Amino acid sequence: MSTRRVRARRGEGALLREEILRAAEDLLAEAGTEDALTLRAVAERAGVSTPSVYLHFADKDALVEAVCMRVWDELGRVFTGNLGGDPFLALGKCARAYARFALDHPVQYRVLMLRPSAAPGVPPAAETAFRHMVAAVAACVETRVFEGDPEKLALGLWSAVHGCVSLLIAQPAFPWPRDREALLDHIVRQAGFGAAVYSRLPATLPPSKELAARLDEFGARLAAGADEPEADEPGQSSP
Amino acid sequence: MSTRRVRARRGEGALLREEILRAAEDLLAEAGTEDALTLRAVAERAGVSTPSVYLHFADKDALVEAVCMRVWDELGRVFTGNLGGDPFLALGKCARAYARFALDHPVQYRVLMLRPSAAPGVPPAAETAFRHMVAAVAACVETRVFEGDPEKLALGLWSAVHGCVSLLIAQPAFPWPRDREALLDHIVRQAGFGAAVYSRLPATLPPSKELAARLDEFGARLAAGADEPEADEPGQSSP
DNA sequence: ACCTCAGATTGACATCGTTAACTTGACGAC
DNA sequence: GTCGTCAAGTTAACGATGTCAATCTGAGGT
Repeated sequence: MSTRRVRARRGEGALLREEILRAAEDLLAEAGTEDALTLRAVAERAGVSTPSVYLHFADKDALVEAVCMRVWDELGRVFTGNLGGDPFLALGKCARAYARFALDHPVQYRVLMLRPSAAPGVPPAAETAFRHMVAAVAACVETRVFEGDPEKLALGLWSAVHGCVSLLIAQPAFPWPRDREALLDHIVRQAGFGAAVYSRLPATLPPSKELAARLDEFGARLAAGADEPEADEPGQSSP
Repeated sequence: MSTRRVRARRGEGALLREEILRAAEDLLAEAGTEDALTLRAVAERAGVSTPSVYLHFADKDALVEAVCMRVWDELGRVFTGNLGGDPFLALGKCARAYARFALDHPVQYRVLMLRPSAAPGVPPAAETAFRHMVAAVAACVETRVFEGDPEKLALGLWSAVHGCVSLLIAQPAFPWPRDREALLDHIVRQAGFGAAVYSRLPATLPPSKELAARLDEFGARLAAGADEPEADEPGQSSP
């Protein structure tokens, strides 16, 4: 056991909760593996005996869940920090920032998303983060670059980005393309364009070859009139 | 301990390996939680003492990895069973079948995809399954409904579908739309259309409002000439 | 000075993965 | 037939983990 913690004053027992959470977060970040998140290790790092954790968390799952709340908070800030400007471009920035956060904090992201969440309801922080996603999409609906239910569209975009980063994190042995940044760029653009054209296509499409011809024609027409960019992020002018 | 297993004949010790794998798979499927996949439980179910597992698997991870191989095999068959016909439609069928498999076998899918894969290389069964995905996409490139690198496009589609099902599985408490089938339909179409238009769009796009107008025009033109479907699955005539 | 009870600890239990040492019994050699 | 060998399998144990019951401790009100 490291340095013994001084006992909290009466009525301030909740201070320990904060220290335990900190210890858990640090442990997770430093070890790089969720296996290192042990009640004993957390307690020792907090300078406290193991069962003391139970004074502030019902069980280990509750502690992990509390850590997740923090991650949700950070994830929410990822969105708020990338809004503003053209909605379509802003959405792209948000998506890329989300992916970067996940890849920069793989352990936290895994614990947050790739774990059987025992909690019954949706944590408020998660709700907030998702609301931000939906809002970013709704702004695109407002400018009519997207059409349809913002929630559904957001789920589609979230699925794409989350799917990519979660595969990158959980299956690192997979023969991924060298350039992760380029891959994510691809994913974000593919998903964004999908959301843009989704609702504009009829339910019944022509067979592949005819569809291909029409898409070609569409691309040519779209490219023909696109030469006045307002991109504030050169080289990445779309989601 | 249940019924003791009769000892294998000399040179046929590998039979136990098969039985242990079966036991592990059954345990996983019946319990519905990976926590139930205990060496002791597996051994008991195989009618054998716990350390006997180590005669055929280096450690627990090796056993889990072996179970995963089986799941990859099944996942590979999901693709081969849904090919043929129009490539774009076939791809949609594959994606839907993939999602159905994942949602029908959530525990297996979680163990397969949402777990830190300890294995250094890519298992052949996984390689095969991914090759099937790429092949289905490559067929769409051949009919020119898609353009570009089939691997990258496949990764985009895979990300979208995997992302959705993995979120559904790992975050069941989230307020998902009632109709899962409809949600998946949305995801698959959004991702498929994204792949279709992805490479046809220029790197620099006009601002949202102008882009919206052009997309509208595109949709109108596409819909105007679409009335001769060759859908073999009424109501779901596109990826 | 004393009592009280929030704050924290001690010691233990069951279960898990894993290892070392031991036993069993089928099969080839003589 | 019997006998030795070695694959096949078991017993017993260790350390680590999550968890709980019982206990201690000491700050703060009376």
